[in-house]
Amino acid sequence: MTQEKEVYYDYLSSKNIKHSKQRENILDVFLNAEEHLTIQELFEIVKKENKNVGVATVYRAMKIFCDAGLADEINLGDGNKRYEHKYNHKIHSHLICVKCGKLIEFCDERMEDIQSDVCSKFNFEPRDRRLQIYGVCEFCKDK
Amino acid sequence: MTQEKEVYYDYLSSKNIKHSKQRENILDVFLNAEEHLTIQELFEIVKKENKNVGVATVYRAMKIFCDAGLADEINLGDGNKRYEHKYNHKIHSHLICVKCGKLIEFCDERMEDIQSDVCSKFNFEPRDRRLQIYGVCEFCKDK
DNA sequence: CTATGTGCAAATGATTTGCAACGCG
DNA sequence: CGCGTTGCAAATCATTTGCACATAG
Repeated sequence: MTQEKEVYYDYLSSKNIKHSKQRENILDVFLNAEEHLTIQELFEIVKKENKNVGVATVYRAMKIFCDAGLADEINLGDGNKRYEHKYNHKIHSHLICVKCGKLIEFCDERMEDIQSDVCSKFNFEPRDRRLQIYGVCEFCKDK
Repeated sequence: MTQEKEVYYDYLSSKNIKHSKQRENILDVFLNAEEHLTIQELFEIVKKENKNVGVATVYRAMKIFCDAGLADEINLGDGNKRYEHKYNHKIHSHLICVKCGKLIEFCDERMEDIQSDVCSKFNFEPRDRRLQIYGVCEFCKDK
């Protein structure tokens, strides 16, 4: 069993939440997705395997996965919430192309220094962080 | 006349957009606001001075101000879009308290280095940047 | 058996749009 | 006068919620 599933089952028992086929389907689709999908996109994929699933269930499930620490909401500025994997992933940052919407992830260890400096300055206890750089990617630049 | 207004009038003429009393009211409220207001908040304030204004006009106006480079949308994660001043402001970052919603702005020059390094690595042309650090502020920590 | 989960449809809330009237230039 | 702008209400879109039924433990 994957570590993510372990985290999920632990979370379920710690919160007295029952298992369900639908939520399990949704989790599998989410965990196997390479990209950052919207609720609608997750819903379309899940529906292919299990025709009787409502969007509401996808909303409810993603909320649980976020609480469990497996997923994280991100907002790329196109007006749609998307979800990314959180468990066991380093905090990373995003380059977002404003022309084609392409997303590049990166990680720079200097961010940690900046965060700890500014947080101690303001006596702030950090929990999470997001960095997005908007611009034009190499392919769109040439056009 | 403030620099912001100059930018605004220049933008209007460059795009063949007419002046209007309502939009001018909205711009004044936006420019005088210390905090990052939502559309609804801007709307409430404008309505006090000019009873006959519709929300739609506020939406349309803020879109123009963003295009003109005077305003910027920000999303603090509470589900509400807010607007901040953009013209002549250094790119800054936000500490956001997840308990009380308080917003602290800061600016760290090391961000520029990180941005230029990662952008040259991916051949990416940066235009704008956002950094949000979520956590608990000094006042909420003690509770 | 009992509490929780589900699908559906209706409710909500934010934002957009169509339209006839209005007003800037 | 002519075209962009406005307020209003209706339309749209994402998300949430109430409820009767299904199901896990």
